[in-house]
Amino acid sequence: MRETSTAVTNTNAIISGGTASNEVTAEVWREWILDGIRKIRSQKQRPSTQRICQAIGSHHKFHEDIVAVKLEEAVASGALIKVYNKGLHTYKEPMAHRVISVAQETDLSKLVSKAVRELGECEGSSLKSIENYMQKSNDIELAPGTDFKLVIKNAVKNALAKELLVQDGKLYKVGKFVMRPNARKRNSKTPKKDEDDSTLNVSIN
DNA sequence: CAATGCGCACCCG
DNA sequence: CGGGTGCGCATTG
Repeated sequence: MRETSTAVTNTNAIISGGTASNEVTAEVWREWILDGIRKIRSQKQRPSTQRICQAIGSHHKFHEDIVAVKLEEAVASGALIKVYNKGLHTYKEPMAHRVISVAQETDLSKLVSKAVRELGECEGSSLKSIENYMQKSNDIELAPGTDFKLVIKNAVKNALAKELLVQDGKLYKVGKFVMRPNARKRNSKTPKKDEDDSTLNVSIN
C-alpha cells in the first residue's frame, strides 16, 4: 500500500525496531530455521545462510541479510550452532549428545580444541566463547559444586600443553596438528611436504 | 533460470 | 571399518 518502494537500499533498520520481521517471534524463527536445515540436509546440501534463506522463503520472503541476522541470534541463544567445516560455515541443529558428566577434574582438552576448531574464528576464540560453545554443543551434566569455567580453563591449559591449541593473547586457536580441513579442494595434490614436522613424525608417504 | 535430487568422495572417529 | 557430510552435477519445475 504505502510503499511504492523500489529501493531495497535500506540499511538494516530492523535489528530491534518494529518491522515486518519482528512480528515473528524468535521461537517461530527457530522453527523455520530448523525445518529449513532439516530439509536442506535431506537434500544433501550445506545449510548455509543462503540455502536456509531459500528454504524459509517458501514460508515467507525475507531478505538474506535478515535471515542472516536471525541465524546469528539463534546461535547466540543456543538454539542453533554454527560450525566451520571445509572452509565454510554450516548451521546445525544442536546435537542431542549423550550426556557428558563433568566434574572438577574432568579433562576436556580434546573437546575444547574441537570447539575452537568448529568455532572457526580467525582471530581465535576467547575463553567465554569456548565455554558457551561447549555448553551448546554438548549436553553437559555438571557434578554438584563444579565450577565449569574453571574446568574449561584447565581444559584449555591442557590443550595448550598438548599443542592442541595455541595461545594468542587472550584468544586461542587450534594447533597445527589439529589442522583445519582443507578449504574446499578435493583435488588433493599436496605433494608439498610439511616444512615443520620436526617434532612429530607424520607418517605420510 | 532456480530449486531439488543424489552418487560418492571425503573426513573423522 | 562405519557413519555423517556436502560437492558437483544431473534432473526437474
